[in-house]
Amino acid sequence: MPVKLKRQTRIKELLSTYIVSNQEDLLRLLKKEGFEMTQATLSRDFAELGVVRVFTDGGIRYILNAEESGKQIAKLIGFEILSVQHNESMIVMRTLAGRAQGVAHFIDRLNKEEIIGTVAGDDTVLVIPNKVVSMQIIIDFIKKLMTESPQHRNK
Amino acid sequence: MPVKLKRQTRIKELLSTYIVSNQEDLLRLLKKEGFEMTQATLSRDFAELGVVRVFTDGGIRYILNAEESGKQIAKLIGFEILSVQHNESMIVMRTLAGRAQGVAHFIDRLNKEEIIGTVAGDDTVLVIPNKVVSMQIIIDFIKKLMTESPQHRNK
DNA sequence: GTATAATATCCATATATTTGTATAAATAAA
DNA sequence: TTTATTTATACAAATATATGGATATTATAC
Repeated sequence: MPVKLKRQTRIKELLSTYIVSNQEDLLRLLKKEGFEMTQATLSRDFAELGVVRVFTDGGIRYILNAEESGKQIAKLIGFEILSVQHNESMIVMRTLAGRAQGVAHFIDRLNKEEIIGTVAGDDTVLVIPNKVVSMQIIIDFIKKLMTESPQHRNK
Repeated sequence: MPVKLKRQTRIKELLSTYIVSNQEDLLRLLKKEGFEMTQATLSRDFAELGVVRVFTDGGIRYILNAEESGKQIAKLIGFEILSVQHNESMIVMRTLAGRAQGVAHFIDRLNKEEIIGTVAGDDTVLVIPNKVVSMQIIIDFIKKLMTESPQHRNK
């Protein structure tokens, strides 16, 4: 159990439970819980987790940004995709057993205009492009999902 | 793009496309594609990916084992869970925005006897235990998902 | 069983990641 | 603005991971 993962898991929990408006406060909390770390590390954790500063009526608040952390999920989802093939009219992805629904749901949520729908079985997902020329765009995107590296600072 | 990830991605693809009955054959294929590696590395990759040897009517074949790689997915799913809370009768998980359905689906597929059902919104999943005493078992399990480390050799 | 082939692992090394310190850069307050 | 506060980053050290060579272990064939 890498300490980094435990720490980041706890950070996500704390952010979803408490109102955090600066790194020092959260740092104090984490230290009190036994995490040995500095502000520099917390800053890096925020970047990796996709934590953003938002201005609410109650002042500044740090929250997990869906779009940012979505990038991370994308990489995780890619792990579940085994192959992509296609014919003249549609794309077929093979996934780990039982994961087609989960992968398809993720794809659906992207609301990509090139994709008009998906159908998922147990380990197979059909992806229907809006037009033939969109096919390559979609395939490139999926291949990227498959090979993108996890936990990677976006500078 | 860590070479390891690219390589393992390609291994998954190849295994789902071709019949592979020994490591040397696959090794040759991978080397031909430009991966610089040895059998030792391939052996370790198989272990990490959850690749297993099965006896088919056509002889031995290496395939991705759903149960084994399921352990990996579990760790990936854990990333999407932000917190777990409960009252007297049910458990509530918060997830990253838009990921509740995906997480719930994963939980459903586990067919745990302690869980009689889940209901998911956008970022919230209700988990209904079969009895009150199951609650702690379920919570412990979910917490484990949340902190379990990714990519970790199971010796 | 024994021989052969295939795979896993020990050890050493190369490579990459994580982190703290110090400080620069950015943001908010005055 | 100018100052104070907060956050991000360059650099270096520590830590962890990945990998090849050699070989032990395991599985298959005989």
